[in-house]
Amino acid sequence: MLPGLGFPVNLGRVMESSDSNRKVLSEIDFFSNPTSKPSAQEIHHHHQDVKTLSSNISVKKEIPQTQPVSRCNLDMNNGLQLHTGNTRSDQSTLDDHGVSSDADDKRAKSNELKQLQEEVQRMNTENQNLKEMLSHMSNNYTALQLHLAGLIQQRQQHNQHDHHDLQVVGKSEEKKQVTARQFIELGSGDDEVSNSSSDERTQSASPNNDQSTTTATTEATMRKARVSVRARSEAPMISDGCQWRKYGQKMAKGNPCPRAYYRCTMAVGCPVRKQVQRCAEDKTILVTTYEGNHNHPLPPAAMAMASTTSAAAGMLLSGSMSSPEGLMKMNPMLARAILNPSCSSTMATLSASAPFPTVTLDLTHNVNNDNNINNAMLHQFQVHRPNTTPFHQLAQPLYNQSKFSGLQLSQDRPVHQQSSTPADNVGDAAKAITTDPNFTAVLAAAISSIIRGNNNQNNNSASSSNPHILNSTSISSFSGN
DNA sequence: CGATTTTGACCTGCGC
DNA sequence: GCGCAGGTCAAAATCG
Repeated sequence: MLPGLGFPVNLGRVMESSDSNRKVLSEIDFFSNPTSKPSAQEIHHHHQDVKTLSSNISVKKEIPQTQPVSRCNLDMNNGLQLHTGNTRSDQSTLDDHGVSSDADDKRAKSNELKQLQEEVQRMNTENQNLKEMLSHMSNNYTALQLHLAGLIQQRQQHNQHDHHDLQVVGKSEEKKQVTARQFIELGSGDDEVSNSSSDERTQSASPNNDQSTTTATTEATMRKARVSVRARSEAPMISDGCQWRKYGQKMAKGNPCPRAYYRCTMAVGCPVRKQVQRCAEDKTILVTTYEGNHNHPLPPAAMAMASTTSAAAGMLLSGSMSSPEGLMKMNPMLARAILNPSCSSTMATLSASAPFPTVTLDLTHNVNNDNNINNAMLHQFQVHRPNTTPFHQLAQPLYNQSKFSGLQLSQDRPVHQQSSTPADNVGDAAKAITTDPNFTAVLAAAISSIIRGNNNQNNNSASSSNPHILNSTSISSFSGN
């Protein structure tokens, strides 16, 4: 069950005995207070409890040996006291008894102290084991998350392939109509929808009935579809779990802030690129636009963002967006963001007037609705404690795991090097994920971690970072206006 | 010394 | 055809 732990602890049995755990915990607290001295009876109970617990972890042999000796000594003392009390004066009896019982008492207490130290040591060991088990479970959970995201991506690619097959049959005109319908049905399209320049450019450049050319065209079109994420960050770039290399920087028209161009360097030939630019209206808002699909396994931290952006791009270009059901199946998080009336105007926006079809996820709003996704994200932003490790850093060991084993969930690995903070962070993310079976919370956790990480970096030098939300524009101005 | 960033040149598409 | 803007390339500079 736990080959990665590397020690023969039967934690399952320990966990079955919840009463024992409770007692042990309370006793740990009890002994942590040096000012309150335990009575012999309490110590005895403690020993019994520890014996019960330690019998599960194969270190029980010392306790049964030492404990009876201690009790035997006490019985002998009592016998002596009775016997000498009949033959000596009260005073001498008191003196003798005082000296002998003192020594015995000291011995007994010394033994007990020794035992207690051993117990504490054992408990520390077990505590460590439990921590490692928790880390292991977090690890497994993240691996499962990775697997799930991979399946979603596969499904999305399958849908794209189906759509591509339709094109091969010779329905390029139909595709044009579908693409236009996507925007219209989502209520974000305007009159320019049917003139979406990127689609038309792509369409005009691709001859029909040529599968290879059409495939390339589809991929090119996929790469044209973009997902823009607006987030409040003072860092020059949000770290999203991927490795990026800057390959250019340009001054864009209408924005005094330069636009930086990055490409993914996690795999040779990965087509994913992103642009990072500060919002002209509010320079505290960082706009990151993703383009393309990764051609390699992703670390969990990058999975959340990548699956969402990839799904968004896929939805933009496949027929799945023509129905809310299809949208919901493809990516519930985006579906809700786009279809939910309480969110659509503030969180996720489709831009048809831009040269490229773009979904904008706006994470800079504050909405007083506990049920909407945006608020869930804001909760992630605001509630989590500061000074935590950036998500991309804590995910690094997991990335290494996925790097070596791909989606092999059985590839266990010791996690001794993990500090408590990353483990807690993973736990926070896991907790966020488990509150919602879809990727809403995944994205929220990932992005909040990203922002926290960057804000923390900034806070090291300037603590003025304020994660609270201001108003912002809802349409991406990033990809082509 | 290899990886990354910087930055000017170059390419491409589009509007006039 | 020309100019503009977005995007990319690649040599030089910088960094760890």
